[in-house]
Amino acid sequence: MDNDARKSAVKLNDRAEMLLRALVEKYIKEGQPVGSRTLSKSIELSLSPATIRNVMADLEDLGLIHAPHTSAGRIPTAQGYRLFVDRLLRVEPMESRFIDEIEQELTSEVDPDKLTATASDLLSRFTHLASVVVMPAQSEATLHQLEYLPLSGERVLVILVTENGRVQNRVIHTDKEYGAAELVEAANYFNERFSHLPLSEVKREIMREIVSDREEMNRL
DNA sequence: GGTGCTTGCTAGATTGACAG
DNA sequence: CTGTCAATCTAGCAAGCACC
Repeated sequence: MDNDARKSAVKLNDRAEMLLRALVEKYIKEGQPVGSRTLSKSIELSLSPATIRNVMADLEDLGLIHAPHTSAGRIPTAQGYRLFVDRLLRVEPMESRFIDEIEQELTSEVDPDKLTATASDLLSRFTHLASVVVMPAQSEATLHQLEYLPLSGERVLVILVTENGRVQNRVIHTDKEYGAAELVEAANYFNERFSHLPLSEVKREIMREIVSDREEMNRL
């Protein structure tokens, strides 16, 4: 069982679950630590603040909430949010017309940048909230091709293309001026060695080669 | 005189501890 | 489980001070 699953399997009685749900919902709504007195006024069960504090202490022991400072209320931890989403959140099924619309708009877009913008727009439209959509981290992407283009002076434009279609440009400063032929040769070597490898692995391989070359030079 | 910063005071909210 | 109490913290406000 992984860590999240273990945390999500925490045993809570009905009252503790109800208090945790009320606290998370209150915190999401107001963005401020929630105290026992506030909770006692807002939830349907007539519990005194002292009783709520005892339950909150238990929830804190379980790592589901914590107090940012001594006299503040409590706020949910990442584990508290996880449990809230897995077990306490009531989600209405999405209407089929919305599902159709999402499928239609997302499957018709192939440009990664436009796809991101479309996904963000759809999410914002359906939830009536601000939304942020991000692409997977580049270290998880796979290298398709690398190109070097000589610029004026000792500068080179590096164009990196990943297999998911993302293109990144960087200008690097070199210690001397390189000709176009040298750069093509370098790019060919790089693509031959590292094409179709994850960027994180490319980085690891390069670092390993640098260390290996340094040791070889020292030995010589 | 106007503005911005610091300091001190007060009210309100929260906590843990304890007695019933 | 509840009510109470002392301690603690934050926010808001006013006063004092320095600077322009």
